[in-house]
Amino acid sequence: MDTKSKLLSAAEQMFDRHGYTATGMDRLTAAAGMSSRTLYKHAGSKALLLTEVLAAREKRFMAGMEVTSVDALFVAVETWLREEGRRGCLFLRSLAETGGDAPEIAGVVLAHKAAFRARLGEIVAAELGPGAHEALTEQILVLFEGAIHAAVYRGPQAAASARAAAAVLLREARA
Amino acid sequence: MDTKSKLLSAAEQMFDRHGYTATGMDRLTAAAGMSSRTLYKHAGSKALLLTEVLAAREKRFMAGMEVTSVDALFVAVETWLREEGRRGCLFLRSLAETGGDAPEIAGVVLAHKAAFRARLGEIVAAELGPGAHEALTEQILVLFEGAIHAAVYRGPQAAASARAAAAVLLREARA
DNA sequence: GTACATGTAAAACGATCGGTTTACATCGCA
DNA sequence: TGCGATGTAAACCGATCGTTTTACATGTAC
Repeated sequence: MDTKSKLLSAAEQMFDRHGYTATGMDRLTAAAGMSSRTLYKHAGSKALLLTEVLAAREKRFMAGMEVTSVDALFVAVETWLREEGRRGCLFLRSLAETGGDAPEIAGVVLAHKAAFRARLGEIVAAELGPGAHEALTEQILVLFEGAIHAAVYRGPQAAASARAAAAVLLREARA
Repeated sequence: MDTKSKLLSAAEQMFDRHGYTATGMDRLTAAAGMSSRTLYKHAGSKALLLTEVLAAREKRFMAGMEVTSVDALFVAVETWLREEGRRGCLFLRSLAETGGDAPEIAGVVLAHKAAFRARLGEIVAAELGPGAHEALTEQILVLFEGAIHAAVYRGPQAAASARAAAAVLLREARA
């Protein structure tokens, strides 16, 4: 594994487990197994490192969500929760930790959420056919965020609850 | 307002807006309008201050959720979001920022979530009559967390979406 | 009238913060 | 052979961290 990806995966793990602000650069260099000089050459700054971590995570997450039905989406969410942990949404946590200041970070986070919502809209449209499904998409988005965050204390089966609820909503929408 | 409650409300605002770790004690004393000596006499430490802030917030939040129907619950959630802001759940954020270490904080957070889930179980039972409604309670819990967190980027009307979805689930459960 | 509780202002504690710098090693490639 | 890119190790920068301390001002109650 090359230096850059070693850095990104170590940083993602540290930020996710201990939080962005609480993770010092010394612990980052130790976890990544490199000198601070090398780290700064690759990342530029701590804030830029976070944006790169989030960009890589978004790519991996969205790849896992390449599904064609709402039901499969929540199965994918449960898999993600089991494999990537249940510490809440790293994007929203990053936004909250920086207080919404730090425009680079806020930009990455909000862009990711917008992209996911667009993806969700496509999935819903694929199931229900063309037409406006704004309200239903919004409800499933709420179920998605709920699965991610309830999983922190209820476990990955929160995604199964969301999946069952979404099935009811879809059946209702088709009727 | 006496010293202690002045401290607690200032600290809650600072922790909520800028995050726990990112808020220094100097900014806390400035916001609370008191010397660091007085602050430490009342709070003991930064971590203990957070637990007191969370305890006070839980009391206020649970008071706002004293409702007798799921529908009224989500109305109350929307009101909370409009009045208290949409920066995500301060309890889950505190847990994430401390990485789950700091047992005093993790304890307060998990106790709050357990208490709210119990409350939710009562509300559901009041609507559907006695009997086991575990699965439905779990689904509405997911909608609740989803409303809180989707509101960060979709606005307080995320609670209205959750409300509409919950109505469908309840109608289905009664049928 | 003096003891006590409650407060302020400000200096100081050692530790750690994000970030830079200096000095030196190793490697592939011309 | 030599040069540039890439890396390490570690000292160093000023600032800030959470916390304690010293010194002093109140008001209130025995």
